[in-house]
Amino acid sequence: MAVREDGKETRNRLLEAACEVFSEKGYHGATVAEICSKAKANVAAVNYHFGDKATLYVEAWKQAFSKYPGPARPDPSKSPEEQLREYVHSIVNYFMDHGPHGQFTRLYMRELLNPTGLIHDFWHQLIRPRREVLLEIVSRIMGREVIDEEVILCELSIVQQCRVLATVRPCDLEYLLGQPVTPEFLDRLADHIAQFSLGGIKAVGEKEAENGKQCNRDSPQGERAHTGP
Amino acid sequence: MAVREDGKETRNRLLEAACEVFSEKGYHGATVAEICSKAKANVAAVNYHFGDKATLYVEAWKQAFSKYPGPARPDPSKSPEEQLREYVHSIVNYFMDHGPHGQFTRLYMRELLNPTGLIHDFWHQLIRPRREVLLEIVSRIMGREVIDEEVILCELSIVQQCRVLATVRPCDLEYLLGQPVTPEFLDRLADHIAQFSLGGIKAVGEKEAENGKQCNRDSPQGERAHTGP
Amino acid sequence: MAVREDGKETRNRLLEAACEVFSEKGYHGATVAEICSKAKANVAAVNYHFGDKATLYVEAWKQAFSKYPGPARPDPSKSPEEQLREYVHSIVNYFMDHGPHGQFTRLYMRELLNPTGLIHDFWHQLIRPRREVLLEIVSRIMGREVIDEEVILCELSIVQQCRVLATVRPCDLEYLLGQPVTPEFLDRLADHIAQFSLGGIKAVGEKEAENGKQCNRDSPQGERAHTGP
Amino acid sequence: MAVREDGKETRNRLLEAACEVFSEKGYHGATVAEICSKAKANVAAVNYHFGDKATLYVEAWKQAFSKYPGPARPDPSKSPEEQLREYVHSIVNYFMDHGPHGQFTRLYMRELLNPTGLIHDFWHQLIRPRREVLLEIVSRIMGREVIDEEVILCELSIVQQCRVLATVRPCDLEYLLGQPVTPEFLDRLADHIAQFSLGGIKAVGEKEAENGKQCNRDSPQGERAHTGP
DNA sequence: AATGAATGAGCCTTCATTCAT
DNA sequence: GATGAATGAAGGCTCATTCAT
Repeated sequence: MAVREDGKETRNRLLEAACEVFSEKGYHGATVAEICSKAKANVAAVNYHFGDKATLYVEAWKQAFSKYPGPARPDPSKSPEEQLREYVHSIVNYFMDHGPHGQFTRLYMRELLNPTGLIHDFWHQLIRPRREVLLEIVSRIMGREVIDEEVILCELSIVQQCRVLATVRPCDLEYLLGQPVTPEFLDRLADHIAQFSLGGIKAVGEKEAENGKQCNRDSPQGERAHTGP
Repeated sequence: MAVREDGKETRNRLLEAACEVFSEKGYHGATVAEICSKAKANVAAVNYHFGDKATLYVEAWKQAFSKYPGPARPDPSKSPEEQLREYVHSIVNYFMDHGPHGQFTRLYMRELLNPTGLIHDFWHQLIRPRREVLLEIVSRIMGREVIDEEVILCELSIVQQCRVLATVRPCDLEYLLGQPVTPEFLDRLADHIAQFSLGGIKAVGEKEAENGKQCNRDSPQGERAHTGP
Repeated sequence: MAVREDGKETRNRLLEAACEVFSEKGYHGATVAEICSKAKANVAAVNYHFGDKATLYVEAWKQAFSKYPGPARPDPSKSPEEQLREYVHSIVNYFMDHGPHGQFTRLYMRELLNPTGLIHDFWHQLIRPRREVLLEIVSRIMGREVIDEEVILCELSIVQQCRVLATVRPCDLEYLLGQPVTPEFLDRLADHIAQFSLGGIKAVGEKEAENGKQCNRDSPQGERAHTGP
Repeated sequence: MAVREDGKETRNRLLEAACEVFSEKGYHGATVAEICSKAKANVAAVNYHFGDKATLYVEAWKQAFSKYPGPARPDPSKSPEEQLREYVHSIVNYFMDHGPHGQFTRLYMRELLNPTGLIHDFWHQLIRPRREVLLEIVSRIMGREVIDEEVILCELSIVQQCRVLATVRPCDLEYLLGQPVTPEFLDRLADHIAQFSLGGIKAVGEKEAENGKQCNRDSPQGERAHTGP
């Protein structure tokens, strides 16, 4: 579209390329040369526009985040259980997504798994709202406050399950599962996670009656836990 | 102390140092120089004893594995539910362990998250028995075969939850949780995972009545999984 | 003189230096550092301009070849015998030449004697036209086709004699000969090779009378030559 | 045979291995490690027994020479022409020989083509007697003194032709010739060289009448050699 | 007498960065 | 504003040699 390179053009191409390469190979695995090459720019372009590789990385993060639509907002007309199901499906899909969701998700996971320490400040700004949605859903299902440790742990359990796709390579996953990772399978996986998590949440919510009856969900154990060992 | 040692001495120090550094920084992040320095050996020592960095890596793996006691064996006198609880506790502890359990676990996670491709053969030998224990427990709780897709997915969900400690740095975790990661907390975390998972397993086992009433747990849909090609 | 040159400047200096060093010490004997130093460039310059040592070697070959005027074309107005004489003289001179002829010749001999395998493709393109001239001359003298085994062997015998200067170091040659290797001597040497070879060619051409009388040398095949194209 | 290693055993194995490896790969191409490994000795063995690689090289030379039967002695009952033919055949065969002839010949050629400068003294002791036989034959054919420049040059021409097998790799030779290098071919090659050389010698012998009549062979220009500056 | 262990110098290569235009 | 050229630090590896037993 832009016939005229107004100087921001190259910069943007660099950011775009950086997002791609960093999300694929991580900070250390990516090379400035590859990014520049993909952006059809000179090797010196990174230093010219961003000063150094580290700064480019941070800017790429911001760029990826700015294009990131954010996690799926739950449909208020549905039950929290259904909201959870939909949320998990969206998360699972993000890992395979080719659009802005996928890019940011992979960048985020890369940083999580191999922290560079460069994001730090930005990280903390992101992490809270990113979790808000799911925390909210879980808190509703459990009938607890979002700051409740058990709510937080449940959220962690759910997120962590979804991350399996960023933790295990598809080929390893296929070996583990004994079946190919198809879109259909991903659907079943998401269903599984949702259902498993729903069961988990409820079990945790009813903990007090731990070995007792399981349908007693309005139990008054709001008392926040952890009288544990 | 002797300048000319047993010969296996230096080799072992190298292996030990390699385990440490590789498990901390991963294959690419580690440098031969650092490993040698930590082992108080010359840079050429790696070449002398192992040929190259890649071989050292593989040997470090084997070394770490040889010292790895293996996953906790469940106590057969206890209920599967209790077995699960104990298993999760042991896994969670491994991630923080300073002994052989921890080292191997971290090395394993590094390779899982950033595969080098150097382990490949060894990997497949390990992965199966490593999962066996948990698969067995889950299969007993669910009353299904260990090759059942749902059993496998449940096992994955559980393992994945435990991996949170290898996925999220303690400092990030503390930020997420709003509390320090103490041994006591780890205990609570393990309890949570066990309970959450127990609930998850049961919910999945009752899946049939999926969107219906949730207490209908004796449904006979056990045959479903993947006996497919 | 400028610190920031045309860019092709350094590249050319590197090529030039590479030609020199490679032709003096061969591929393995030469070091990137020496070449760079001779080209007054940084060690990394080779990587920047050529990627690696092997590519530099190939490029140096091409460079040397591009400056190589090619073997002397025979003067069609002269008899093949005279053409041979002139051809041998030119070849002999090439080995001592300080210009492009000499450099390429030495590079060529180095590769012939200690093949790197890096030239392969290029080699086959070169070797044929390089031999064509001499094969043609010999074929005319013998009155045979250029693909005749005897023509080929004669050509080999001639070339091989000329190579003495690349096979034996001047100082060793002087020891062998009991005299210094002067330009005048080289002239006599070339004369000798030409004459010797002419005799050789004729003898081979008359082979049929092989074990017969040896003085029958005024056989009328003196005329035989040059019925060739 | 030697059940007891009297210390010379290892040394001899080293020498043997050194001869092999040096003759195959040359001084720089050979590594101490490979030689020791082939001799089933420790890496330090070379330094222990010989001090360093260079000394081992020299000793290997002497060893190879000591086992070298020397060039074929001509059969005095035959004509010099026939002697030449037989001599050339033997030389050609040496290059392909697996016995002591071949080993020494290849070692000799390696040093000739890529002089290390380590042999120097020894070289000069060898070179003279090595040439004597052929010089003698040529001198007889030409009816000149062995110190005659033309005799020397003819000898050089002959030897140089034989060296083609050490100069050009078999695979390259096959490409040049358009046929495989079989034992039968080597025989034809030797025949060719002998015949070619015989013709060459005669032509040079008659040089005087260069452009004149060709049978005048007893011309008195025998004194000509080394009048060079 | 002999050896396994260890060493250091040197090589090629990679890569982020800087420089001069 | 942007770039091609150039650089230096660092990494992995090879290899002859030395050391201590």
